[in-house]
Parts: sequence; C-alpha cells; structure tokens
Amino acid sequence: MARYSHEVLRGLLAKHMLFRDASARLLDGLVKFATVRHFNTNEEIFAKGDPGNGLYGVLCGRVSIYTASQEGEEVFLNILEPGEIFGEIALIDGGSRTASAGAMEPVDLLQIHRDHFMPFLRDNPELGLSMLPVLCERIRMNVEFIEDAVFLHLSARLAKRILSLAEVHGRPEPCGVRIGFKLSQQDLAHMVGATRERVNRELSLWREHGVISIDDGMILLRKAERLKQMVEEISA
Amino acid sequence: MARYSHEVLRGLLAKHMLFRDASARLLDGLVKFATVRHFNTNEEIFAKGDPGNGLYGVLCGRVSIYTASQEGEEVFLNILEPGEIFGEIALIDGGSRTASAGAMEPVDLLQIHRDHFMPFLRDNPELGLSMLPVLCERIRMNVEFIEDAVFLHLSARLAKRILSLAEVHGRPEPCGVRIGFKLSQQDLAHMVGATRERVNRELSLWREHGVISIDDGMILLRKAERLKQMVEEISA
DNA sequence: GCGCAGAAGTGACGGTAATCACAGGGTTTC
DNA sequence: GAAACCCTGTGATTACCGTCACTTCTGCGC
Repeated sequence: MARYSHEVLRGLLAKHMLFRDASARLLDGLVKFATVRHFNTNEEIFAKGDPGNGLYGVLCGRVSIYTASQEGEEVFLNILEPGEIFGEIALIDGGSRTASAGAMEPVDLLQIHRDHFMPFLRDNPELGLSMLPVLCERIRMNVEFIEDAVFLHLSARLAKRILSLAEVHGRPEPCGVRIGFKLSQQDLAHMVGATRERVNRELSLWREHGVISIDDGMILLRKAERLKQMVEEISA
Repeated sequence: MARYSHEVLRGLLAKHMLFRDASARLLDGLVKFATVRHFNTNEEIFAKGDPGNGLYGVLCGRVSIYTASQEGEEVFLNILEPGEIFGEIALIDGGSRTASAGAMEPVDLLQIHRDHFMPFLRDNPELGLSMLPVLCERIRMNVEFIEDAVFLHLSARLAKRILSLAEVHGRPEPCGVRIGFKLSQQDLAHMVGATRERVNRELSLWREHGVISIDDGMILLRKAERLKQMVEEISA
C-alpha cells in the first residue's frame, strides 16, 4: 500500500471546502486521528444500513456511492474523485449508512473514526458551521437527482449525465471531448436508473448520428450541442 | 391575522429538534427577530430559484414543498405540519431556493430574516451543531424519495404514501384509520409523481377490494396490511 | 489456441403508465 | 338558478421502457 505523510493527508483535507476556514492547528489535530485504508476494485467500503462510524476522504481512485433495492437492482447516487469526502451523514447523526460505497478501481482512503471526530467537533464548533454548506450541497444534488428522475426521459437523463462526465473528466481532442476512462454501459445504466439494453440502444442511436463515438470503451463527445438540445427539448 | 405572543413563538421554536439543546436565552434572542406572516390557500410562499433570505416556521396550517418542471408539472417533496421548520438550505449557503413552498390552506408563518439569523449563528456556533442533524434528516428523506421513485411502481409508491399519511394525520375509527382532511387525487398524484388518472384508477381498484373507502373526499384506510404487502411485493 | 467471462449489440414482446377525450357530480359565484 | 369551475370516473390509444433470449466480440488466464 502507498504510504502517505502527515503533510500529504493534511493537504487533502485542506483543499476541501469543509476545511476552507480551518486553521493549520485544527487540521493537524484532525490528521492525527486519520488512518489510511486500501480497497481493491469492486470491493465494498461500507453498505447501506451499516452503523456509520467513520468519515472518509478519497486519496486516490474513484468511489461510487450507490443504493440498491431488495432485488439487488443498483443505482449510483454519486461518483467521487480524489479530494472528496464522504460518509458524513451517518457520522453526524449517528444513524446507519444511507447508501453503500464501493471502490470502482483500486482506492486509498483516509478514515477518521467517529469516536475521534465527534469530540473534536464538540471542541471546535466552528467546524460544525463549515459542515453546514457541505450538507446543503448534498441536498441540492439530491433534489436535482429527484427532478431528473421524475421529469426527464431516459434520453435526456443520459445526455445530461454524459455532459456532466465530460465536464468533470473530459480531455479536449481535435474533434470533441474525450471522457478519459472506461465506463461500461452497465455503469451508465446504473447512473441514470435504467437497463443496460436501453442505454445501449440510445448510445447506438447517437453513434449513428455522429453525436458520439466510442473507442476502446471510452466515449468521445463530438456534438455536445445536440445533447444539450435533448436535455431541453425532451423534458416533458 | 392571528396575533402571537413572544411566548407562543418561543414555544414553537423550543419544540423543534433544532433547538432541543438551546438555552432559554438563546431562544429569546432569536424570537426577537421573528416576524409573523400570513398566506392564503394556494398562495406561494417562495418559488424555486428565488434568493433565499429567510427561515420559516409553521405556526398553523399545512405547507407544501414542491418542485416543478419547465412545463409546469409539479411534484411534492414534502408536506409540513405546524411546528416544522423550512427554508434552511438557501438560508445557510446563501444560494437560491432549491424548491418552492406554497400554502395548502390558510397559513401563519414565523419568519426570521437571513440578515438577523446569520450573525446570530456566528455568535452561537453551538446552534450550528444542532442544525447538522436537521440537515441529515432532510438528506435521509431525499434518499428515500429517490429510492422510491426509482425502484417502486406507482401502486407501491401510492400505498407507501397513504400509509405514511395515515400515520401522521390518521384518526382511529371503528373500521379503520381516517385521514383527517380532504386531499384531491391531483394532490396525491403530485405526491407520488404520477398523473391524476393513474391515481384514480389505482384508488378505484383498492376501493373495489375494500382496502379503502372514501367519504366526502377523506380516505378511510380499512386494510392497512394489504397496502403494506403491496409495498413489499411489487417493488421490482 | 482454447475456453471462459464479461461486455456489447439487437430483435421480439409485454407491461406500466402517460395522453387524450369526454361525461357526470358537486361547489362557488353572481 | 344558471354558469363556471374543479374534481371524479372511465375508455381508448400510444409511448416508453423493461424483460427475455440470443449472438457477437473482446480480453484474459491457463
């Protein structure tokens, strides 16, 4: 497993909006409690319903936050990049995990245990104030997710998702924007709450029309405008 | 408009979980900033996208929190009872309203302006700590809403909604539980994200089977067990 | 190189729910 | 008390999407 120095861990936390206003001393105090854990691809970090006893930060790799029905059908709520923090809901209210988390690739995580974090929070209530906007941001994301799920058809949901992936992970190329990692159609289906077959058909259609092309499992977005149109038009 | 004494207003706040740990002095300080506003049935309290400059508490009446698509299609995210608080998201992060709020009946609201609340919050950071679980609760509700929307068919969503309405507003009667206020089928449709016609058909079916009956627009839940079964069974 | 697993691609079919259209009942308004 | 309006009830039709079933393709390990 990779080793991380105190400075590197502190750097990860310092970059996050949660600790934007935090003093160096406060960060140092918190990093003392941090441990590093490694997870392999597809390994489960925690499951929905588990007791929530830790806060996590992504050091490297991508982490999926997802929920599943009784039948095992999965839907991704979020995909986290290095530098992002998760697991704060159950940490704060002491309840069970609202969703599951899994490693989409080999992942190193920073973990701070609830037993360390909560006393620290009580001693530094200004940290609580900083957490408020973080939670608000989660709520805004969730509300947008709800709106999309209820109002938009699959084509619009998928278009929106691919546009946002291109925005976050996109590398410009001569004839468009490349989404820089492999993404199975099953994963895409999980993101938009649909079946693999349905996503396949939609992508095939777009490929025929030259809106996207796919080489080696990586999507090249050629006509972003067309997708933006779809999000607007097909909403009803 | 009804008048509310300082003590009544303080009582409303004191009962809320947000102020569970709050001292009397803190509450008094906050109530000084409170104003009372009245809204008539169907009047809009604020709209999604508005600048969020106030925290509200429900003194009397029911308030709906809803979001709408560009085409005007509406979905209720929540229905608030007297004693509940809303509008805290945009208040905290200074962003725009994530959803709209409307009066479902004549409503009196307590309002605290952002210009008063935020300095107060900075001076009393322990209040910030109390807000964290409140926001977590919102997130848990939203995640459950997402799961229902994605995983459950209409019949199960509607069953779940009616069971929860019966739990909150139910009065026991000889042969079941009465949901104690009029609720149009259009409103129900908004709650579960469906059309009025679809809800009507489902209710008609349930009435035929003696699961519910409806007198004067108010639902009498006769066989709650049957609805609970539906939530479990028809999930896939 | 063979076999196997996982991903992609496609056709046929069925089911859930939206849409459109209209009729009847109850309430409010003047 | 007639008109206007909203809510309810129901039929016919259509659209979207899931399910099932199958084939192909692409690594990947042995």
